[in-house]
Amino acid sequence: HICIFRVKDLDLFVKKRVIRSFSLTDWKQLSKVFFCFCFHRRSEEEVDMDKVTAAMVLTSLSTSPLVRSPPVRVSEGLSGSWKDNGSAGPFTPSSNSSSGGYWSWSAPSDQSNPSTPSPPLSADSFKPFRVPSLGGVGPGPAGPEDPILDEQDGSSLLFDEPIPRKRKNSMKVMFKCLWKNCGKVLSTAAGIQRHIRTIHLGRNCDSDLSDGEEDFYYTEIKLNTDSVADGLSSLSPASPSVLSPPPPPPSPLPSVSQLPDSHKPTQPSDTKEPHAGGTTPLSRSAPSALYLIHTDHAYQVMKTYVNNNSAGSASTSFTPTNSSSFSISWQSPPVTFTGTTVSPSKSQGFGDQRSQTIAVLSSPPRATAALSRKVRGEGKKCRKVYGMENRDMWCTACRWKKACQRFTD
DNA sequence: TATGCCGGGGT
DNA sequence: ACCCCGGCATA
Repeated sequence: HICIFRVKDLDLFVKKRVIRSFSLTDWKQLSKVFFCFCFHRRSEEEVDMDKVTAAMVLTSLSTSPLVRSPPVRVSEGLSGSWKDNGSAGPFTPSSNSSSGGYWSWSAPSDQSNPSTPSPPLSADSFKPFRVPSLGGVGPGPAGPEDPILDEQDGSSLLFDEPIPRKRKNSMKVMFKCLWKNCGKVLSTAAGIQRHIRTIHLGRNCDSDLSDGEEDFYYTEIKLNTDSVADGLSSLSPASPSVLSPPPPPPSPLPSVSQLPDSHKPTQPSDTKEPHAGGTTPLSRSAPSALYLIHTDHAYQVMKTYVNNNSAGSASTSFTPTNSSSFSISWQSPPVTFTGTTVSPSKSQGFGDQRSQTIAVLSSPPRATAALSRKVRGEGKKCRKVYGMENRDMWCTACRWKKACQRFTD
């Protein structure tokens, strides 16, 4: 669980033993009023956070808006020298911030003016702010200051129990064009929209009006500004396995009339595209495997897969509901979406619907050859060998009209 | 038309 | 899991 709450509430939680232990990572973008803790219950014999120690941590944190990595290990730092030797420990008080160690911070000049307001929150009403089951990137109301979780190693976490994702030191939200062989990364949504609108959609460049179609062609990415080069290199179009799945065979754009109006694109995109090959930009930018996407792009993925599967007699169904789940599936070839989102009623107070996180699980793009029905085996099968009159001699698969198991090709 | 077998339904 | 079959693709 990853939760955000006020420091003073954490004290309450510790006292009430809501929290057995906790760890914290470098949530330096959080204000001093709120801290994000990754905590988890552990077995009895494992390290148990001492209440006093926790209070000391809280005391330190309450004056520290900035926590630098690597974070302190509780077992070493708190129960160790700091606790026993007084101030000579990993926690460097703000009045002695130059003494080094794991922690350092600069006391804010205006502590009476926290940047983050304090909503009512108490131990009794304590609820996790967010529980990203897949390490989900679920932007909350905090906007850019929202903690961003990524795939970094868990070595800097306080406990050895891995926590899937943690926040990086300095993450920056960028916007990446999903147009194949483009991969342009811009820092603003407006910028990437303009890029897509003018470069790829061929629309009037002097108009900033958008019908929203650009949303389908870019995605948010998180870059560590400490290693932007790494992030960019890994996101370059030269990594087709990650961002440029193999294009599907040419296929007409399927009808999306089954889709509800609210999920329709403004208009079919490939009818005005200059690109050869007959593939649509969406299909060429088809993501694969597991995605965490925002509702902004949910339809992009769906539309993509509808496109990809248009070669078959696709009977597409998309069943959005007002509840907390949706599913999309079609018959040929077999691909199934499942996804969940948080309904507005269940995420009250946590931002608008556009910023909610959706997990989409899909099958990976199939090879072109696999798109067509498997070619019938050439060799003789049970039916041919034994004849209809000796059907009992057939292998079971043949009897069941399945692929012959006895005479495989 | 015969054959192979996928997808799906029934028990 | 086992069994059956409609229906499609192909030889």
